[in-house]
Amino acid sequence: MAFYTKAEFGPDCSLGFLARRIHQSVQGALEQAFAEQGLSVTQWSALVSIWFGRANTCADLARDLAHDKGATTRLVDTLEQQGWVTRTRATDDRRVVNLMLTAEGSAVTVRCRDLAVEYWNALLVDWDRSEVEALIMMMQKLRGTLESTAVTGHGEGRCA
Amino acid sequence: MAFYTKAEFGPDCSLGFLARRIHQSVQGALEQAFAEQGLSVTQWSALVSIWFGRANTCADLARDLAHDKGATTRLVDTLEQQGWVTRTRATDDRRVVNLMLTAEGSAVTVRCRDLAVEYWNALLVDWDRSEVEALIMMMQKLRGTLESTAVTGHGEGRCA
DNA sequence: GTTAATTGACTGCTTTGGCAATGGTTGCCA
DNA sequence: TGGCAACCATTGCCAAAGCAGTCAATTAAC
Repeated sequence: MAFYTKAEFGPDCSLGFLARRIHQSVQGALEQAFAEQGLSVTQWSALVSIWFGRANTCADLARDLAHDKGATTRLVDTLEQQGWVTRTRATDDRRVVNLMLTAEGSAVTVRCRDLAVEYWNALLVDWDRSEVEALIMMMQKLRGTLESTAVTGHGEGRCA
Repeated sequence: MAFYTKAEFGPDCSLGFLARRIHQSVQGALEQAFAEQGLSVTQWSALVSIWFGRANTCADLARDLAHDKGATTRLVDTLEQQGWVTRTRATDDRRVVNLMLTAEGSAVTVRCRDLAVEYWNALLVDWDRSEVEALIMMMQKLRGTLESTAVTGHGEGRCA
């Protein structure tokens, strides 16, 4: 099926533009909401990833956030300086450095999560539950399509 | 209506995370697709904005792309160096600089648009038309909600 | 008609992320 | 045992974007 036609394609109907604008708006709003907690959205995302057990190492984190490995190292640097994360060299495999949330790190993660939940609930107050659920499901499907199709990238991609 | 609960909120069901990942994937894929045309996705977005008449000036462009004004100046610098855009000081209001696409700029814009359309059609080949339409409409609605709620930002925001 | 506020373009400064290269470590296989 | 590839963490380098501030031109206020 050919969905878009060359003549009709434009910013307002492009999934790429829409995703970008949504991302920008949300990022900006959460950045403000988190400001007095003293962390950025990116930092919070990393904390969340550790908090959920999605990432135990720096490399995990980079994959889970689709973030550059080098940038992730520096990101963890600041998280460590803030006292939110500890680095521990693994004994079984001395290449890896295990990341752990401190009590303070865990606390700030949860505080920001609550702020995020409040933000979203306030934003979606006029939406129907079924509508939001449908939107989430379709965006998940789109994400799946995108990430399984991806030729290259930070992840492992496909092997022929 | 409270949509998210604190206990259930997580990356995979967060509209913010989803939008970010979708944006990243699309951006990366188009970046590759445009590579041999010699421009980046951001540059192409600017050309598209001018091409559609959404932006005639540098300030328009920054607003339309929700892009920093300073960054936009530099962005237009490169577009001008590439010979895709011309700057003309307006006579009626000598503050503004009018932007125009050159023939070459117009051509590269259209070529990349065609690449983008092909990319999306290939990606969505297994989707139902109605599904994609529904996704676009809901993302448009979310964008509307976000941008009308935005307290601050690049746009005009709301006045009390 | 002069002054104040706004707008547009532009410029340094800083932060951030992507990219490439390095060093250390592990598992595999000859 | 000795290469060898893969992997992890880290670093330097560079491009891009956000932020604040400057200057000029226009508009509004008095």
